[in-house]
Amino acid sequence: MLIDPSNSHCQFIIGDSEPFFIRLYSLTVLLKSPHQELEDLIKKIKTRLILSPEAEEFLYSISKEKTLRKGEVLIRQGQVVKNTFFVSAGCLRSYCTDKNGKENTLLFAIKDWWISDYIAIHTDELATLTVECLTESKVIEFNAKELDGIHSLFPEFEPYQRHNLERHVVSLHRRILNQLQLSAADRYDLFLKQYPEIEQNTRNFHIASYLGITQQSLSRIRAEKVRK
Amino acid sequence: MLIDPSNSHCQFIIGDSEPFFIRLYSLTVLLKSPHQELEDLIKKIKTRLILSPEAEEFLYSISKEKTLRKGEVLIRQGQVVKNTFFVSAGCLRSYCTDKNGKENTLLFAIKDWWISDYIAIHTDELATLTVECLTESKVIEFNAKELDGIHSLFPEFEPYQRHNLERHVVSLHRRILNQLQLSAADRYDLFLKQYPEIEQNTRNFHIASYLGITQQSLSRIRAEKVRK
DNA sequence: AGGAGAATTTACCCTACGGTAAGAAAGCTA
DNA sequence: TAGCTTTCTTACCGTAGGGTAAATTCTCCT
Repeated sequence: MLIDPSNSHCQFIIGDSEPFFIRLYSLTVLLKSPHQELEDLIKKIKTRLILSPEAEEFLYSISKEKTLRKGEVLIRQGQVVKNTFFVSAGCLRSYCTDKNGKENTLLFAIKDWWISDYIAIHTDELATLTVECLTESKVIEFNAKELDGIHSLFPEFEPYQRHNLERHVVSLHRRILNQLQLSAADRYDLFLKQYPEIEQNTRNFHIASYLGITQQSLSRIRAEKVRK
Repeated sequence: MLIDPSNSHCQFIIGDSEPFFIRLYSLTVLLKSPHQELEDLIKKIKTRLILSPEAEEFLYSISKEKTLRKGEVLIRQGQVVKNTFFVSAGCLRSYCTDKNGKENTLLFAIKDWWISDYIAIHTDELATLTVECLTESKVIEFNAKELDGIHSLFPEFEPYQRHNLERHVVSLHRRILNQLQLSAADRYDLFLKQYPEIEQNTRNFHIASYLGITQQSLSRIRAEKVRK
């Protein structure tokens, strides 16, 4: 099921959140403005380009901050995809369930990463991926088409976005090469080194499905590491 | 060894080419202008954006057409990478040789594709990849930094390039998912379906190293297909 | 056309990883 | 804290794909 808008950050601010939330977020969060997460994102963008007040206003107008609880699904395989998400806190993953029911993780996303189903968005097809929330998280939701419009409205975003895409391409090239040339154990070691924060927030079977092995194999690899 | 500039298309036009070439290209090619390949590329670009005469002139000024023979190496793992290549004809591949000497193919490139070592270019490191020519080919060579400058000089290229990058990201996402969820035999079938032209121009061990299996395994898969 | 070198196939056995299943541990929820 | 659920581990054996090597076929070069 797609996320219920009543779970948005705004409602939390006016006191309509549920008890589990109180345990998780400190008072400093409670005092934040309703657009705290977007303000942080804008601050980050500003380190890379000069942002006109109009562009900033545009970002406010098309975004919506959401607080998600563990297990919530933002995009579901087979359904229509409209949104793309910037992660302000927490951890999410996108995965594809194959005909045998096996889940294959394409991507994890933590603070400052974007996540969506780019295959679906770019090709205008139904979702091939499911995007789910692995820990309590905060995201900023954008309608992908509206967000894309930022490039024609405010061309200063073009080089910024091009750079982001290039970086993403490089990381995908590296991932493919690693998959081709490293053993499962080596891929796991590299994963731990590259993404220690992700390892903290995921279950082992998530990592296994990212590395392309079964949960049991990963368990064996972990046991072997301890032995040494 | 990096390609010798004396192999450029220009020299061929003035009659300084070698006999193998005569066999491969028909008279229509012989009559083409020294910038025929770039003209074709520009024609393609023009279907997607309005190109000012200045931008067109810029492309002419930074490019160089080259005719390559089979086996020529454009980028060599461990060396400095400066160039990026647009393929006008033929077939090339980029691969990475690991510590065991096994070659792992990242990408094939045929007509209208670009090829280079984007990891090296984007991160300013030495080449992790080798780019080699699999059949007699024609490429247009660009200095990657100069080509990148086109975006600030002629911002009309931005949406075009963004679209190309997005499409590439989508194909990489698909590749990763296929690698995770399909058997070697299924990946081979998909490869044949997706890239019949590439199969024509490559050796089986090239394809095996792209699929992530050994040449022998691919041979077994092929034998199995014939049996059915 | 003929011969050298390269690529492919096949056969042999080996190994890394998969599948099932059962037990242990860890997390939630009440 | 108790009890339920989920995750992790371990053991068993099965299997896809790997490694070596030899035989065969293909390619290219002269």
